[in-house]
Amino acid sequence: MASHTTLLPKKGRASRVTISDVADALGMTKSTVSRAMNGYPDISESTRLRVQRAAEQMNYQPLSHAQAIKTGQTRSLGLVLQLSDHDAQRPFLAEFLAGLSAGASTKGYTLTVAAADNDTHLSEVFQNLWRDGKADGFILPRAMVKDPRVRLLRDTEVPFVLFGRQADPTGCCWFDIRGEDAMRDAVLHLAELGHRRIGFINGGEIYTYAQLRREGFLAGMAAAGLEIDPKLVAGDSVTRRDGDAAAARLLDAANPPTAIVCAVDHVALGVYRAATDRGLVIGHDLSVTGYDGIEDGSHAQPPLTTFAVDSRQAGVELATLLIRRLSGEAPETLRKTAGATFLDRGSTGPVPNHN
Amino acid sequence: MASHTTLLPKKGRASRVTISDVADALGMTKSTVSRAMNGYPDISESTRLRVQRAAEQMNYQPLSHAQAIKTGQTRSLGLVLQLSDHDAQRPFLAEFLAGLSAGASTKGYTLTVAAADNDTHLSEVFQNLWRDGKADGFILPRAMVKDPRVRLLRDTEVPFVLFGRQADPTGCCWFDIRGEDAMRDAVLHLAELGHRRIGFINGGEIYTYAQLRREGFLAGMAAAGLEIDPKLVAGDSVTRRDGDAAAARLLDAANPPTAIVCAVDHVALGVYRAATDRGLVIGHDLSVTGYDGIEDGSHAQPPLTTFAVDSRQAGVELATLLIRRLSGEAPETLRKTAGATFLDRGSTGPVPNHN
DNA sequence: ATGAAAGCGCTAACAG
DNA sequence: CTGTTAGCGCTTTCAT
Repeated sequence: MASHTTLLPKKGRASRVTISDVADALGMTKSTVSRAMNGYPDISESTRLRVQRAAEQMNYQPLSHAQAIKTGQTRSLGLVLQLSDHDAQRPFLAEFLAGLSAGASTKGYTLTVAAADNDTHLSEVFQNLWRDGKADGFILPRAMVKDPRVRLLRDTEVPFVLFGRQADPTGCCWFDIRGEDAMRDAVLHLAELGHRRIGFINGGEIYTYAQLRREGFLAGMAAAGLEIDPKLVAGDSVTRRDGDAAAARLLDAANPPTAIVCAVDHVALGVYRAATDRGLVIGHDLSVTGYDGIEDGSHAQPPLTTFAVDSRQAGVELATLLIRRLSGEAPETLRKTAGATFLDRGSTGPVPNHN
Repeated sequence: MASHTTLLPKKGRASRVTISDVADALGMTKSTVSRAMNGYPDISESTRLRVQRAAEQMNYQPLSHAQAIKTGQTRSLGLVLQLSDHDAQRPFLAEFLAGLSAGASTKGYTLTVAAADNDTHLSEVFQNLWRDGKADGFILPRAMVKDPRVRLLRDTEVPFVLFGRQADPTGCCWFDIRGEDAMRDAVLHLAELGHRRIGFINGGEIYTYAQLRREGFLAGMAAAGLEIDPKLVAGDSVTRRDGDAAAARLLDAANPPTAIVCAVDHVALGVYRAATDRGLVIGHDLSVTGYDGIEDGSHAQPPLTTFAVDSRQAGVELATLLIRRLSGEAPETLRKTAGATFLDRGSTGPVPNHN
């Protein structure tokens, strides 16, 4: 596709082609070239074209550091990671980074990553990255209900994009997956199979996705005309272990559920274990629906019913949104959600009649 | 600890403290300040101190972009990811990034991450990052036996550090964990328990770690005076599924092993499954030793015998090594290995006598 | 619509 | 030892 770039120089860094080279080759001045490249309105269409063609042909690309010194923009997107159990165990991160990197690079952007240990440290990391011009804006993974990052960045007018939604959308751009729809569909699917006692295990309640998924579950129950038994609802479960514990509670209740909907995939795996420990067969004695998608399929047996989330695509979307934001687009126009695909891989079944 | 940095400005980017500000405040010229900050030898100790104190106090930090335009150095470490099954499923990446970020930031460095899809794309990613001065050097995860990255970067004299060793060490810096020792110890441990038929399932053979671990296994067998049965040796297994398949082959052999050593942790999980499918009890009918450490313990039951690898620490080490390399230290002095801790969590046991 | 010139924040000869 | 003077590659007034 792209014409192959020249090889690296045998020694040291390449002596790049500069704006002056292009200007000289075209018999114009640097300023004309600069304005042509940056889409200023006072440049004739013909010269703009000549310049762009020459730039392409001479393989000229403005040095972002040199631009940064005047403009403050360095064509790099910032990502600040906060380590938690939640994310650690999954393909999520690698795929997500790949998506971000891909989305960024198509527009000539690059990715700067930092990790924050704890909350006090968090704002410092942002400040440093911003102060030093290491990032023109930030991608914030896992939007929280009360998100300190949003407060910090919004107040200071630093551009950012959320992975996840926000109750107060002022100044927020985001990409998110409509997990609530999936939860709702899961309930309806189970209700159609005849289930009436449906349990729910929610994810980390500090995150907005959990609020939304809970609402989706409730909406599904309401639509199916089913009642909510508070004893069959658990929350704040994000790991397999959490799922095991939560499911144990539900299954050992006086009147246990015949189906359980989980907001998080690994939690569903925990439910499998709890069920198996009690001699229950998934898809027969108990129906389980998990969310998110453990892609390699090596964990679940029998197959987990799941809604796939494409982390890579999320990364691409977020990078693109942030870049558009940096180009001056209004936040209101930069909000996007995507649906989740329902996949029953056989973990749901009819209501058990031995009761 | 650190005195809290000033808040972000209400609007736009902070008007930073420049070198001129410092110079003016001290009644000297920019060049003196510059040289004092960069440790030039022709600056009196007294002024160096005055400058450093003033810089600290005025919260001055040279703008890396401005420096870069002259020096080419932007104080940022490059990391190019190649997605593979191998890495996807694990905490590895998050911890590793955290370590890199931590190691880098203590020296005022930052992390630039990119992802490469395939081999053709790979060199392009390096070139762009390097050409555009987005990275002063690179961290290369998972050293390979014939590593195209090493060839590319060594030839062009781009600084880099390997996670993993290299047969031809010319110009290479690295950090690695001595997995071969762990493999050896595992064999000796099993031999001591009386095992004579010990199988081995190696990891991805394109990586140097696999070569080394194989050698470790062989060394252990030799030291224990045991013979190698080629039928009990498998390789190129990196996932649970791979482990399941490989173990099936070993266990279904005419004269099956009483113990299996795995080079990769998830593979050991696969062995568990294959064993369970055949009605074998781990630690009783079959001993299994895995490598690497699935930290959360939620996967293995009964506990897997494992050797922990601290991904975070590896990140810190690698960042530190690369920064030292960038400061001009010779590659030969920048090679470091760390031992692996042996932990028998109960997955090994005596030789079964029902045979 | 384009050129001339100044300057961003910093480093690096070259003087003295 | 320190100051003077040029730039680095690029953007951005201000003229024309």
